[in-house]
Amino acid sequence: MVQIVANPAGPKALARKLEILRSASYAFGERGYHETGMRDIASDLGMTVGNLYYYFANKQALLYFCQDETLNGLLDLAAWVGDNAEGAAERLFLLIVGHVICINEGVPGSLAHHDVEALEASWRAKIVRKRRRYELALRTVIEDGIRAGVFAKTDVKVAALAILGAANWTVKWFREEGGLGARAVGEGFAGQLVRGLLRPGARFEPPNIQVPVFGGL
Amino acid sequence: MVQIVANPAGPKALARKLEILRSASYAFGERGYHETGMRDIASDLGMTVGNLYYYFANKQALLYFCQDETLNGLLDLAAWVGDNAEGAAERLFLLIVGHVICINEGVPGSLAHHDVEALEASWRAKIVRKRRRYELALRTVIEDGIRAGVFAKTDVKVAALAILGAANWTVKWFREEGGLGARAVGEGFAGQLVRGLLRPGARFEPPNIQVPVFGGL
DNA sequence: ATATAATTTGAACCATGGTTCAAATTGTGG
DNA sequence: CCACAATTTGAACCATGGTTCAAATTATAT
Repeated sequence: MVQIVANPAGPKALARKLEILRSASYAFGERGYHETGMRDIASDLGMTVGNLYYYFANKQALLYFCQDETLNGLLDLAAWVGDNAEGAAERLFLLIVGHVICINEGVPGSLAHHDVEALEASWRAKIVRKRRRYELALRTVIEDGIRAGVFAKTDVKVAALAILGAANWTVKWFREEGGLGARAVGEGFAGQLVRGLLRPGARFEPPNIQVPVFGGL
Repeated sequence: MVQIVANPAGPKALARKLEILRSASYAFGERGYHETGMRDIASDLGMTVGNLYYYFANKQALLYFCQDETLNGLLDLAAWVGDNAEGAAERLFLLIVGHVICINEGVPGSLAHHDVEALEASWRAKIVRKRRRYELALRTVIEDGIRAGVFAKTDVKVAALAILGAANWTVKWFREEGGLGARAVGEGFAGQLVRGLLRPGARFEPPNIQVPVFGGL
C-alpha cells in the first residue's frame, strides 16, 4: 500500500502534527526557513526524517501551516480588540502589543520572516489574503482614530506600515532570555507608535487591560 | 595557470565587480537571497555562471559586499546627520528618512533582510560590528534628545528597535513603481516615530534640509 | 603580426537536502 | 493469540544549485 499519507486520521495524528508544527516553527524562527532542514526538524523531535512525510506533504506545508496559524492568531487578536476596547488609541495600543506577543510567543518566527516566496502559489495566495484582512483591520482602527479626532490627519497606509514594520521585525532580534519580555517590548513600541499619531493636545494613557496570547500552537 | 582569481586587477575588473554587485543586490532584494541562484545573477548580467567566480570567491561574498556597502552608507548617513543637523529631533528625523532611502534606493534589499545567517562567521562578525556602530549612533541621538528635554524619558533600546524595525521592514514591501517614493515613506515614518518620543508639550516640525542618498553602488 | 594578459565559457563535478518507500515495529480490537 | 491498522525507520533516490577549471576568446602591449 502506498506509504505516504500526509493527513493521517489515527488517534495520535493530531497531537503529533501539532508537536511537529511547534518544533518546526521554533526552528524556523531560530535558524531561518532555509537554514532549517527536514533532518534538523526530525532530529529535534527525536524521529527520523521519513516520518515527517507521514504527517505533512512537504516542507512548504510546514511553513504554510505555521504562517496560517500565526495569521489566525492575529485575526483573533483583532477581533478581541474590537470586542474589548472602545477608543481608537486604546485599540491600536492593544493591537500592537498583541501582535508582538503573538509572533514571538504564540507562533515564533513563521509569519514575520514573511518568507512567502518559499510557498507555492495557491498557499501563498491564502496567506497573503489573510495578511491583507489583518492589515485592513489595523488601518480601520487608524482611520477611526482620525475620524474621531484622536489621531491627527495622516497617511493611513504609511502609518500602518510603520507599525507592521516595527512589530514584525521583532522576530529578527527578540529572544526571551534576559532582557525584556515580548509584552514589555510591545508596550514600549505601542506607546511610541500611538503617541506618534495623536492629534496635538490629545491625551492618551495606556489601557489597563492585558492582551491574551493569541496564536499558540 | 589556476583560473580562479576572485580579486582581479585588470582594467575592467572594478567596473565589472560593481556591475555584478548592483545586479546581485537588486536580485537579492527582489527574490530573496536563497531564491536567487548564481545562474540567475549571471543570466541577469548576460554572462555565464563561471564568470562570476572570476570576480567573487563565492555567493556569500556577494551578499557580504552588498551588506557591507549598505552599512557603509548608513554610517556615512549618521556622520552627515551629525554634521548637518543640530537638534536631536531633527537629527532623528533625518536619520530615519536617510535610512529608508539608503536601503531601498542605495543598495536595495541586502541589509534589511538581515540574512547574516547565510554568512560565514568572520564576515558575519564584521557586518554585526558595523551594524552595532550604526545602532549606537541612533541610540546616542535618542539619549541626547532625552537629556536635552526634547524627548520624554523612555527605554532607549526599545525606541531604537521600533525605529529600526519600521525602517528595515520596508525592504519587504517597498517597490518604486507607483505609490510613494522612499523619501515620502521615510518622512511619514520619521514624523510618527519622532513625535512618538517627544516630551508632552515639546514642539517639532520636520527640518527643511534634504538627506542625500547614501550607499549607492 | 605576435606574445602575453585578461576575461569568458559552459560542461562537469559534487554536496546538500527534499522526498520516497519497502520493510519493520508498535498499537489496537476481537 | 492473531489480524489488521497505524506509525516509524533509514537507506536510497534525485533535483538543485554552488563551484571548478581546461580551453577558448578577447584585449593589450610590443
